[in-house]
Amino acid sequence: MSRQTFYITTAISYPNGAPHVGHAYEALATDAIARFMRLDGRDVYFLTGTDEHGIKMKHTATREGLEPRELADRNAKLFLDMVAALGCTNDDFIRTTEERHHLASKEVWRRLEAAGDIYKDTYAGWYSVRDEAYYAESETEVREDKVRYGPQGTPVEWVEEETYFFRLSRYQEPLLAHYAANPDFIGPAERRNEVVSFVKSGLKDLSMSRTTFDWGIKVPNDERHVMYVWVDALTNYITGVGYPDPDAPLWHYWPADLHVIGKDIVRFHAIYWPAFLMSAGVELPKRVFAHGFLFNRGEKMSKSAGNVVDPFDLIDAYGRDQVRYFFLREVPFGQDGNYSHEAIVARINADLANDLGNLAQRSLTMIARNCDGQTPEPGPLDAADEALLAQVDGLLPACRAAMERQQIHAMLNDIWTVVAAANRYFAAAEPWALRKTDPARMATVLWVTSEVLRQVAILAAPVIPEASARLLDLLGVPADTRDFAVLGPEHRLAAGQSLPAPSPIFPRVAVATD
RNA sequence: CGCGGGGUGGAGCAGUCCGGUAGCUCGUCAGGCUCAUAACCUGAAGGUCGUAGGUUCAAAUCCUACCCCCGCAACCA
Repeated sequence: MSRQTFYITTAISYPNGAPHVGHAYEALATDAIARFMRLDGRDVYFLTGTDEHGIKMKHTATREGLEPRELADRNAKLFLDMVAALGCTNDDFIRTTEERHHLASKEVWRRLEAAGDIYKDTYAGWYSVRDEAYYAESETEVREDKVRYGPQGTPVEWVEEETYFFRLSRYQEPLLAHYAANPDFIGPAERRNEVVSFVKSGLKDLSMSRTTFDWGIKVPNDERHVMYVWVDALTNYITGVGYPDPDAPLWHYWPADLHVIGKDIVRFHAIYWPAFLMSAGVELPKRVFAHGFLFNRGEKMSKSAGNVVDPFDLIDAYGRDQVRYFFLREVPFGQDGNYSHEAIVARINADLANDLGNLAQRSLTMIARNCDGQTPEPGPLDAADEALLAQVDGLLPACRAAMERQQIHAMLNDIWTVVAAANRYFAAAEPWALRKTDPARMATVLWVTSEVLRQVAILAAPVIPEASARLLDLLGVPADTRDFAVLGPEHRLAAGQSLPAPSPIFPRVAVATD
């Protein structure tokens, strides 16, 4: 029996600097989705990595007195470390400088060429080194200093360069047809609209090679040229599963189910990438989803403003699960969001420590003291019990619906709604009073609460994996019954399990003066 | 006239498409409870929804004008 596969990727990061919280955000969101699908029974393959070619790497390396390869090695390590520090469960970490990737990229190029979509021509125009872009003369202006500037205010120079072009124009209609036939190809919807209107406005052929530097993948049969970085970068998604070998053990994962990317690179993933694949005769990924950007107290993070947040610092300060939870709960996935010390402390204390952590602690403490340290034996269930259990049983379909659309925040919102209901239930049932008046009823209340905690812990595991595991340990749930298959009324918490002494799963963060 | 997003109780947001008791989280205040991580439960205060006009029986929501903030340029997801 083969399970349904789920291939998910992050965009690969450009390692000409250290990773910042934006990279971390994408990685941990993608990881949460990967974990969710894995717990839901899918055969998941999760790829992330680094995009190491291009002129900016060359420039940065030169500035630091390094070879590009040395810079790439040094910084790729930082990204690899970050992914590990976040607790990501990626199956592989691809680097575009690897041999396997050069082979795959060259094969893609040959396929595009064989399809008649590559031609050589001379590109002449005003080029901005800083923008890495050509501009029409009408877009440029000569200022008082006699220097010609492009539309972004950067100096441009006249360049005539022999380059290979890709017949992107040929794919305008096929792309529009694909968007129409696959309305879920691009998410969220705002992004799809942008892409569709951009494509409708007309696609020009794409310059696909450079001769002005050599830090890249050589064009087959013309080694004076290196491939345009995006050709190379996008190909990583198929390199990662064994392209071009049709017998590669991982190739059955293609087409990818989901490319998670930043909103700034939607165009490359939703236009160029499917066009390349159409030309190369490779199936298209099923969905591209663009997340938003994070702001530091409403301001864009930038090195020059000095407000860049280091993901390692964040994890050290608040904890891995806490950081994961904060970003995934606080920021609607797909929209821009805000980070601040106050906001993360508020989330950790209110949601994790008070609502969930304390609910676990108060119920488990009662069990430890009044039920011989064993999972309580429930008696007959009353209406309040049934209502709460029905609510938690309803979470799985709700969470699936949310995650189908990458609405991670909505899933967490749903889960915590049940946590809040459980706290109300617990307060209303007053098990501490029942201890003396009706111990059997107390046991039932504690059992119902534990059962809710069990399901909540399993459902929240994609976002807070470590705390979830600790909570399930405290509940005496065996390690092999912690996936979504054991949610719902058919798999209730077993009574009579010996439990370890309870200990808090989420400490409160002292509201320290930063 | 460059493009786009936004201005709603102290803070952060939803509601605006398909006009009709202004909702949520945090914070504040009061009460409850005492199982628990100064936690949990209940209740209250607090907003003429950027400004000025207009349409309408009725506008946060539709129309017009204007003001302000933030992205779209650089390091950068």
